[in-house]
Amino acid sequence: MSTFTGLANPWKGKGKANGLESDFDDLTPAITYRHLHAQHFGPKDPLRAIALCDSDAFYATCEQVRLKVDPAVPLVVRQWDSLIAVNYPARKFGISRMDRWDDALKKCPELKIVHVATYKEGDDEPGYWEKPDTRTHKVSLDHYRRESAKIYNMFKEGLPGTEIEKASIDEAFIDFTRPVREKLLERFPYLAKVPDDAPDGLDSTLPPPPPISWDGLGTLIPLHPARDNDDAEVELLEDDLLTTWSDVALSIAAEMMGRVRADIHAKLGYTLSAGLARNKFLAKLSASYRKPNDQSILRNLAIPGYLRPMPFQKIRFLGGKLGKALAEEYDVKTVGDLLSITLEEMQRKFGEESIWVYEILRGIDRTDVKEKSATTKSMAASKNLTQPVAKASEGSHWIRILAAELALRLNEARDQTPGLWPKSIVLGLRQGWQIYRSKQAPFPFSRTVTIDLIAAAGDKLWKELIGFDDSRPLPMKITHVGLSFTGIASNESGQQNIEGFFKDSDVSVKAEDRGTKRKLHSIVEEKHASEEITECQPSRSAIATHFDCGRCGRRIHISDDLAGIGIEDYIKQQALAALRTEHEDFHLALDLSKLPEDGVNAAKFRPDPPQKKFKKPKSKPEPKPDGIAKFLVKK
DNA sequence: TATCAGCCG
DNA sequence: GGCGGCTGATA
Repeated sequence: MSTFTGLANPWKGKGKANGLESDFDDLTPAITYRHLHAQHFGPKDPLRAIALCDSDAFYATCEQVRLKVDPAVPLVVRQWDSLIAVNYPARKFGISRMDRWDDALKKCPELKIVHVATYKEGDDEPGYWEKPDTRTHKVSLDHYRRESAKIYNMFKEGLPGTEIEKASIDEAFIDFTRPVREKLLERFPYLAKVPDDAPDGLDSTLPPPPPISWDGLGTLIPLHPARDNDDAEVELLEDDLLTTWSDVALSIAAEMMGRVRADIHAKLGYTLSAGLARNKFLAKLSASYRKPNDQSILRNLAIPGYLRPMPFQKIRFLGGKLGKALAEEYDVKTVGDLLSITLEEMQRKFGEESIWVYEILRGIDRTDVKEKSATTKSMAASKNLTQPVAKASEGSHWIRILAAELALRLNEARDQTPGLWPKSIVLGLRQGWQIYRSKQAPFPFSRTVTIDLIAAAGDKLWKELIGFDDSRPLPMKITHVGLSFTGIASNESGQQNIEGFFKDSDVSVKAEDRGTKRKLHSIVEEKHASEEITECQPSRSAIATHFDCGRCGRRIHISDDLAGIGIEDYIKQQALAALRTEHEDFHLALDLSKLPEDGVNAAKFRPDPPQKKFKKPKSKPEPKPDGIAKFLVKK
């Protein structure tokens, strides 16, 4: 709605420039003792210091490091016929990511070309092949994810007290506010206490800051970009006069940032570029000021000069449709061009949320750096098919390939965060341009995630969408197959029946307990199951030596030699927990063993009829014993 | 739950 | 500009 209610509008009158910085009126806030001593740092904290740190030509550097190639050698990463990464030496030859690999080679005959890792059906892990075939192989970015994790871990270890948000495979935001504050008080102890003669107590402004030596801390984004080098000295002088405690905060953050970057370079071989500023968006924008292997610092007073001439479509989230719409609506391209648009007008045209854009254009970004917990994440593997699937029975082939990747990645994620579990698995199929079919199903808990387990679940979905009947025509031409996990979370919350399982029995299991765990395996009796859909519930007793399975109704006991007195409680607990998981795995395998063999007896396997809202329980045939074995034993 | 739309590098 | 990947909105 566009009617103005008459309430005081905080934005009124800020639209039009009437003086140099009137669009940027928060660059030199008064900084008080209260700010310095605050325990919680809000988004408007004048001492906030944020960095965006990204890895230079990441995939290319990964290969350069892996192959121990001289970093000065021009190197590109190839994917099929195109390039997905170009290192800086190669860029000097005018090679860009858009080039085909053979064109790149023409530009630089010495170019080192590395094809991204791929794998085909049957491979347990991706490898680097001379000539991968797009018809049989799928690319894997796994190596890059692992290297990314190494860098992330070095951030975490090297920057205690910071908040770190991994923004993508090669980027992380780092909030230095807390450690910077500690360092400030350590370095300037006189700030610790409000002076007795301070006029407003805690709300008194801090004494003027000392001059800052920026030597070795990175590249300062200039206060006046248009000036030429002759004015450098003038600017330096000016800098000192205009220095604020915000700048001091940035300088300390830059110190820390520079140290980890050097450390990562020394230990892992990656060069990183960083931007430091008062918020995420400005940090991101500053990081690209000078690359590679440098860090740029954007002081508050440099914000207008840096932002005004910036094409706004370079700004995160304005690179797409919204940016284009803005550009077309007002026929402009820089941030400065947009500053004359009032908030009301923007909101009228682009909705309430465009206050976000309005603020971004003025260098304001209230978003927080938040460590992305493993939760609410998804994991996808997909493949475009140059030759569409011709027969229904070919589905398993691709599903297996994608399952291998998901298995690898989920297990790896579990090394870092034990207990991770995806709520559901999704199979997505695409035909040509747009038409999409997808099907998802809950992905039941299992201690061990194998390729077979995922492939079986994927096959089941495929069966429901397509069937495995080669004698019937395919319902559509399938040119894209994707398999993904969604709702990946650590199981510590929510799932009562397996809560604490990893803590009790898996992660913290000590070496000497593993023998005990082994033994448990043989104790599980696998007889038959009914069709109850309830889950296995623990029975409630002090130190239980058994549990009752809600699914099959059976009572499962730990072995007598473990159940007796004289065996420590925690051993019993572990034994029982392990037993329960074994049993759940057993049900799981049972469920999945009702799947078809690839292509065999295909005619029997039609797509399932459309799902009814309420499934009527019906008894299924007894699964064959070796159907279980297939999923438990095979690797 | 299925689909779509958008963004990123 | 294709490919692979991720997230959030919507009904």
